[in-house]
Amino acid sequence: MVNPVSRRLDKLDADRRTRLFESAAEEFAAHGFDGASLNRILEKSGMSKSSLYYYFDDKADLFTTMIERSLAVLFREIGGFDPATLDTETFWGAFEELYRRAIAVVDRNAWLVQFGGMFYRLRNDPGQGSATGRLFLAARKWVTLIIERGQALGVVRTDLPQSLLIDSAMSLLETLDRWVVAHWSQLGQAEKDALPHQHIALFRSLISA
Amino acid sequence: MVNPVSRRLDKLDADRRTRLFESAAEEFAAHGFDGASLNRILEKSGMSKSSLYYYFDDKADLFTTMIERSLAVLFREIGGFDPATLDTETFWGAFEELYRRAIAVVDRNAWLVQFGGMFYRLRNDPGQGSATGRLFLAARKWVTLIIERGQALGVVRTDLPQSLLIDSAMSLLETLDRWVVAHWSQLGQAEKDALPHQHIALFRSLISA
Amino acid sequence: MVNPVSRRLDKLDADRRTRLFESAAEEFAAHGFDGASLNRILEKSGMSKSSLYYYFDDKADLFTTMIERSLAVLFREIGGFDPATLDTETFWGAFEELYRRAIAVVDRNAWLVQFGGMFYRLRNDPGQGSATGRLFLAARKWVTLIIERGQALGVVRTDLPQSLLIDSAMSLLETLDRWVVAHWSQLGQAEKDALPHQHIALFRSLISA
Amino acid sequence: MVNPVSRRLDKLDADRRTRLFESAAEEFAAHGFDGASLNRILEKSGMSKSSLYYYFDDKADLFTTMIERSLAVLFREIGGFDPATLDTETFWGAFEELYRRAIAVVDRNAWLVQFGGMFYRLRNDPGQGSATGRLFLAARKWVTLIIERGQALGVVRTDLPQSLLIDSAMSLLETLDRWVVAHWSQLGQAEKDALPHQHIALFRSLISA
DNA sequence: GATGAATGAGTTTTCATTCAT
DNA sequence: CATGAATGAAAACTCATTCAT
Repeated sequence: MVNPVSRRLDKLDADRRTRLFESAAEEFAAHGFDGASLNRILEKSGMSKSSLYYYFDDKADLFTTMIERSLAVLFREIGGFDPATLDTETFWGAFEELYRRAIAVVDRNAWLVQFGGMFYRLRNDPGQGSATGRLFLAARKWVTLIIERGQALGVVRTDLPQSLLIDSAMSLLETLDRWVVAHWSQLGQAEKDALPHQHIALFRSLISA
Repeated sequence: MVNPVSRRLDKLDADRRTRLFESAAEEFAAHGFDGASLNRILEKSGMSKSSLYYYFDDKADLFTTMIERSLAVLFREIGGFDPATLDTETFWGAFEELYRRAIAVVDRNAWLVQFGGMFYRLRNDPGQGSATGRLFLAARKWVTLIIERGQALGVVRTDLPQSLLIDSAMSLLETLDRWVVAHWSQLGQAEKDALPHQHIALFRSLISA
Repeated sequence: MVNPVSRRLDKLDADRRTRLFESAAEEFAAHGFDGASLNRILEKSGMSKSSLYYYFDDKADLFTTMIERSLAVLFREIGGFDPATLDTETFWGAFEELYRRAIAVVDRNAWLVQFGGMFYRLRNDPGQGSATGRLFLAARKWVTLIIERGQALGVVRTDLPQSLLIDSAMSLLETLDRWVVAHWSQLGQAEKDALPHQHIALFRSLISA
Repeated sequence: MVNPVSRRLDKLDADRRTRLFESAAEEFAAHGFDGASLNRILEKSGMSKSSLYYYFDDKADLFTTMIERSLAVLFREIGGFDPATLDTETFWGAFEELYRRAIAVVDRNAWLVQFGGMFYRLRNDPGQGSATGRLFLAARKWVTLIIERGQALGVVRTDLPQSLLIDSAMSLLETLDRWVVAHWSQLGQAEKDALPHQHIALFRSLISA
């Protein structure tokens, strides 16, 4: 699909598209990219195999399209976030606010919940082709910018190899994401409200100077 | 295999067993449990498919057996470690020492390096049957004991839901493991010597009170 | 399409028709009838699948239509050629002249170059339905007429089973066609001018009495 | 399959192997390499898909293996033939003798009859991978040697581009092969006996000086 | 003890064709 | 006239597992 702006996919009946995305997100989150079965996705969604290939080039195209759409929704709804604008005073608070908005968005968009599970799988699945690989690197780049900004401001630790610090930070973010998904339904309102502060506190413990 | 104590596997020629384990560790670490191909493992190791099924019940049995043996080797070589014996003074130092010994062991047992990659995959691979599931729970139990002991001693934080703390801790341990595997060959001796202190410092930042 | 005289195809915009024919000729010549992919043809030509099925009954109809039009163009441009008018003196010279004109025509009609590749595939591709089969038989009939005329004049050999002689003749014509297509761009003008004489000399060696 | 000498295939029950080879030869001869369907071959032969992949790497391996075995049988049974030993007196006679022996061999090995159809398809099927491509080039090389030897002896024409002469010769050989396959069952003994002389005469007409 | 051999069910992807609008 | 959309059937290939010897 050369032109990512106007796609056949956009004309697909919204209900069918939702059913497909939900089935696919579930499958990808559960088994990763390589392990996911198109057959299972199609069975769950009720779509025919050839229809899927009418809307997507291949399995990888389905996967990356979903990731990209997820990210687009998140960024659009959460709003921009430029690490360069952070200063010493606002550094940690900004993340707490960001986290708060992210939770609000996901709360309104049911299927985005699977997003984390899909996304972090990118690291583990080899042979995923360059498309998904580049996607993961983009996210890593983003975390890197934040950490470097924090280090420049003197609020993020500098006593460790940078790659280790970044890997650890991403890994913690993934864990927080998974934890929220796994426990969301059992959380009371008070607990939900406490999440941003608690989780960013943990993040801060890990990487602050 | 009902009785895990006396197994056919123990009578298998040591060389062939090693070749099999090395091939399998490589494959499992690279593709995860579900993604790993028995055919590829057998091709690499030169063992026949029917022989494998003589020694193991199935793919899952091969996998869990390897994990168990890895853990057994690690525990035997590293020596016992009973969380109950820790006190406030020795708490963090004990981990640093443990880490130091673990590195020494792995340094002497080449194929154990793949172990981490295999082990942490357990969390992600569903449909692995209860065998691998139980294994991962056992490791989680172990981390839980340590954290609870630390909390009882007042050196580990108590401001977060325990499951979140445990998940985060395990996730960080995984990251440390992966990082070492990925960077080991490029590290100088001085850097290697600094690892235990650096990594346990990071761990401490995350969970200390 | 029952009536081959007035066809929807004739009302198709000339540019679109040319683009379709060029794409199809390329595909058919490259992969044969069975191996050719309608999807690829449509992708190259930019035509929609349903449009194609508006103008043609099916894949075979597209193929035979193109062959028929190619032949029509060739015959019209080259001019009539009635074997019955040949006599002993003019027999071989007539072919040389025919060959000369054929080359001139093809030189002016780029996409006809693919024609040979498409046409001779007819022999090899079974399951093409009777349409393509009849087409090939028509061409064979034409060669038969020529050979029988030559035999009647005493200039063509009669020492072999006729079917063998005809098959061999057609096979050589195919080879000459392929050779020209394959080497055309590397030939100098002098070599091009020598082609008719050389090739007809070879043809003559094969079948002359 | 690394070692072409001792193969699993050699241990396959002779009946099943024959059934497979016959089905495959029929399919390949009828549809060419690309057009042939493994499913159809398996259906005809009664073999399971996974069994086929136990004995062969892939479709191409099945095809090239059959070609190679055919050639091996032919060469073994027909006996060596070294172009360098030919001289002016024996040149054409040698081919006649060769042809005679080839017919005798094929007459005793039923399924080899399909061989020609399979082999000459090599030229037409693109994307056949290097394996089949190399095979065809080897055959072409062999014809080239013969023609060059004939030219050196002064018995083969030199008035045409060599590539054209070789292509024409191979093409005629293919036609002779096809013709024999197509007409064999309708030929009386006298006609069969006349074949070598007739066919080599035709070959001689084409390329002799 | 050991293994060669066989298989059904699974994988992703492409095909020519049809139909409603 | 024109086409977007949908599909069942088929393609090549891999899987973990079993069984007879």
